[in-house]
Amino acid sequence: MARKKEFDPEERMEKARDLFWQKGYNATSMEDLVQTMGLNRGSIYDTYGDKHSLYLQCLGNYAAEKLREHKEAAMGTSPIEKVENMILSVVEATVNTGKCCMAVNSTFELATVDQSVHSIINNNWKDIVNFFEQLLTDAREVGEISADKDPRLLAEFIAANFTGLWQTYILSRDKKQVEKLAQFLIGMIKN
Amino acid sequence: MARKKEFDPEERMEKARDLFWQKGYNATSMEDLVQTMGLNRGSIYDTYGDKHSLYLQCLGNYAAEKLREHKEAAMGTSPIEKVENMILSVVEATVNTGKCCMAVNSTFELATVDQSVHSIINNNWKDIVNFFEQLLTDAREVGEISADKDPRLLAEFIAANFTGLWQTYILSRDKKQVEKLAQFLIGMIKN
DNA sequence: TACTATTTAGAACGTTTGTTCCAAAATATT
DNA sequence: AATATTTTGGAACAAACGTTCTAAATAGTA
Repeated sequence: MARKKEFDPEERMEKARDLFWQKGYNATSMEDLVQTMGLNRGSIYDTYGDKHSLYLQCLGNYAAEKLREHKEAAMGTSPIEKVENMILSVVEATVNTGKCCMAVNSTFELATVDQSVHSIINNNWKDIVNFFEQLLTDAREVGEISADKDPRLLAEFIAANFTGLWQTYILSRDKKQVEKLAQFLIGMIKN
Repeated sequence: MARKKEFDPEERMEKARDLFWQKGYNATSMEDLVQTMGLNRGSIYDTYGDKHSLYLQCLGNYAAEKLREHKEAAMGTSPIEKVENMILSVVEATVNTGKCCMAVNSTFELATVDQSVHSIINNNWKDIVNFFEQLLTDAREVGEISADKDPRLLAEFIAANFTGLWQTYILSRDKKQVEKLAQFLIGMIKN
C-alpha cells in the first residue's frame, strides 16, 4: 500500500478560504495559494481540482460554518432576544476580525456572472432567512412583536441589513458607527 | 499643427465604465477594454493612463453621475416625499437595468485593499448621506418624522439599506421582492 | 503642396497566469 | 527488507496579462 496524505485537506482548505476571503477570487493567484496553503501545486490540483473548484469548496465551507455560527449565536430566553444576539454577534465578529462576510464579497464580485457561486450563496442566504423567519414567527406568537408584522419580510429585511452593516464598516472602519446602526435596526424590529 | 482627437474621451470612458461595472475591475482585461471602447491600446494609455488610472476615472465619473441622479430623483412637495422618491428611483433603476451600484460592487471587490478606490467611494457615500440628512432634518422640522429620531443616523440607515436591496436583487433577481423590501423600509422611516 | 505634430494600428515586450507533467521521495503492506 | 502505490517538489507549458514601442496614416498650418 501507499502513503497517506501528510496534510489535513480541510485545514489547508481553510487557509485557502481565508486568502480568497481577504483578496477575492480574481485577485488571488495560484502562486498565492501555493504559498499560503503550504502545498505543492500538484497536491492542490490532485486534492481540490482547479482554482475555481477549490474556490467553490472554500465558499461552501464558509457558508456552512457561517450558518452554524448564526445558530450558535441565537442564545437567549426569548425568540426576540435570540434575534438580537444574532445581530450583535455579527457586528462583534466583524469589528473584531476586521473582515466582512465572504459570501457577500462573493455576491458582488461573482454572483452575477457565475451560476455556481450564485447557487451556493443563494442557498446559504435562504437558510439564514428561514432561520430568522422561524424565530420571528415564534416572537410574534409570544407577542414580542406586533401581530401585523410579516415574519418573512422582517427576516429578509434583517438579512439585507447585514450587508448594509458590512458596507458601512468597510467605508467607515468605525466600530461605534456600525454598533449604532445595529442598535437602530434592533430598535426598529422591536417596535 | 497636428491632428485633433477623433473621439470623445468622455463618451469612450463611459463605455469602459459600463464594462468595469458589469465585469468588475480584475475580471476586465485591457483587451476587453480595447474591444469595447473601440480604441487602440496606445490611444487608451495616452488619454487615460494605465488600467488602474482609467478605472479610477470611470469610478469617479460614475459617482458624480449617481449623486446627480439621486438629487434629480428627489422630487416632491415635502421632504419625506423626496426621500421616498429617491428610494423608489433606486429600485426602479435597478430592476429596469438589471444592474446594481458600481460603487457598491467596487466596495466589496477593491475598497479594502485599494486606498484610492476607498477614497472615491467614501466621499461619494458621504455626499449621499449628507443629502439624505438634510432632507430628513427638514422632514423633522415640518413634523413628518418624529422629533426623537436622529436625522444623521436615519440617513446612514437608509444608505446602508440600499446596499441590502442590491444584494437582495442579485440573489433573488425578483423585482417584486425588492419593491416589497423598499416599501417596508419607507414604512419604517415614516413611523 | 509641403511640412509637422499627433493619432493611429498593431507588433512586440517581459511577466504572470492557470495548468500539466515527471522524476524522486516516502510509507503501509507483504 | 522489498515492494507497490501515492505524494511531493519543481520544472515546463501555452495562453493571457498589462504595457511599451514603432512605423504609417492623418490633418491643421504655412
